[in-house]
Amino acid sequence: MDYRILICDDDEDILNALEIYLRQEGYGVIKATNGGEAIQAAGNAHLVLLDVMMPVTDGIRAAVKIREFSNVPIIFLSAKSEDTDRILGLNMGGDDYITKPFNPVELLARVKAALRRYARLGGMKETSEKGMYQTGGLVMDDNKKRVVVDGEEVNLTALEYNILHLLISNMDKVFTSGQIYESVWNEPAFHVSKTISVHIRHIREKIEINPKEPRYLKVVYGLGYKVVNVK
Amino acid sequence: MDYRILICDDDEDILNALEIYLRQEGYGVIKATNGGEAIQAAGNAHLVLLDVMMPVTDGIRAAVKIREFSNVPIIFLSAKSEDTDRILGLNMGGDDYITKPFNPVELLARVKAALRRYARLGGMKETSEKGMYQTGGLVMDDNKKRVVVDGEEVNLTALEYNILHLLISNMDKVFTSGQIYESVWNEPAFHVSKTISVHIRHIREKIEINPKEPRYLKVVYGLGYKVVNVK
DNA sequence: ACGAAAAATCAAAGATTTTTCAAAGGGAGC
DNA sequence: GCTCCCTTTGAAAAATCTTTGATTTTTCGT
Repeated sequence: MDYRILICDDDEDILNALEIYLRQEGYGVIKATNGGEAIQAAGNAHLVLLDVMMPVTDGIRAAVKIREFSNVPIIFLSAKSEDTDRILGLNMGGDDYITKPFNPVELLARVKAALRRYARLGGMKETSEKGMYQTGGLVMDDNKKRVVVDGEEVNLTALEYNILHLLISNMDKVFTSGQIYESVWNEPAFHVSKTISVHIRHIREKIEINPKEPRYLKVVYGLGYKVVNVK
Repeated sequence: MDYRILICDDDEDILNALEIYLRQEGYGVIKATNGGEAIQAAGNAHLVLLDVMMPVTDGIRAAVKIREFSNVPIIFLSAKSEDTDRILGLNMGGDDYITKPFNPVELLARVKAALRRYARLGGMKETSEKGMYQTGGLVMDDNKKRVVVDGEEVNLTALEYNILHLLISNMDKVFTSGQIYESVWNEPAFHVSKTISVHIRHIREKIEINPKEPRYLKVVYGLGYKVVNVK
């Protein structure tokens, strides 16, 4: 996943240092030197690192403005370590708070934590690409109708693709053969469990290393099939 | 909104101090003195304050288990201020990290921030979501047809699942063998008490630590079975 | 504390469901 | 009309779950 992080500080040195740290970790970086710029750029970012002390529009004000249109995580940076500032920042809609001079390792850890938290709670949906599904080494790009397993593209037939799409886009949810049939074929299911089971086998042969011990496409005996979320 | 906060520390003094701070702010408090208790109680909490250093199940392990069934915010407490610990904690699914000795004001601010963030991103509704049932460390997600006990997923057969679903969705209500049979099998019950009792045993073997002393699935002698609501 | 009733336990037979294989049926493109 | 590939079908094998009956343990009323 490719995250873009907005960094905002009036001190160029800090800005550059932050950029280096973040790029080393593989993040994209958007720079801003004042609150106004930050507000404008926040919409494109997955996370905002915001200096509290800035001329014109300070960090707190900027955060409040950003919160009016976005739930993006905000981490405050401040030279002051007093608790009063800290609390103010947290109550104004910030997600975390780091005092300068900061330890780069801690900063990256907090960035990572905030992003993970945001993704976990589903906030990322707005910004992350639609039509992408992933579990373990299995990735489906629904825009390109492409399925990749451990970096290798696999060719599924249309039916196989649609079945897998149904299952992976409802990760962990169990579908009976009848439900799969009705959803994919768009017609009432009569006795289709055999048909489905054969398609399942075909899909497994293509996406699983060992179809007998499926990692992703699992059976729930007596209920149906599901694609499990492998972390 | 009335938030319940689970605090877990093996040091009673810290536990009591935390309780006082939190209650003053109007939060409900659930106390636990080890990781195991924390896992069981986490389902009832809106936020978890977890000591990292604890005997048997440490905070990090407990957090991982809790994440198996809940997105509740977790804030770690630790006497160590080293960054390594800090990072480990944050990457293991924690939402924040506070070093002991902590400043009560900062602690409350971080608690408040985590709760606000959680509510803002919509995580709060999850605990009361449709199809979710919970008692103590036992959680059933009816959408995913998944049952988790103390953070460990257990595999129930379809019948076992349906029986447990009937009982847990009618918490504390007693069902006779005949009622269970008719509800789950959808056919009149003749002499089925043996059949049911075997299924009950199978379920207990899977969800109870000690099936002879069931925590959740209890018998009411002469009447039937029930799942009790463990707070 | 005793005996009857209820519940728990155990292993094995019985019943279902899923997997697998091979082959027949169908449709799109040439 | 032919070919190739995909889809469906049927039947047998394997895996898994359910029920049963016999036996032991627990519970409760007397």
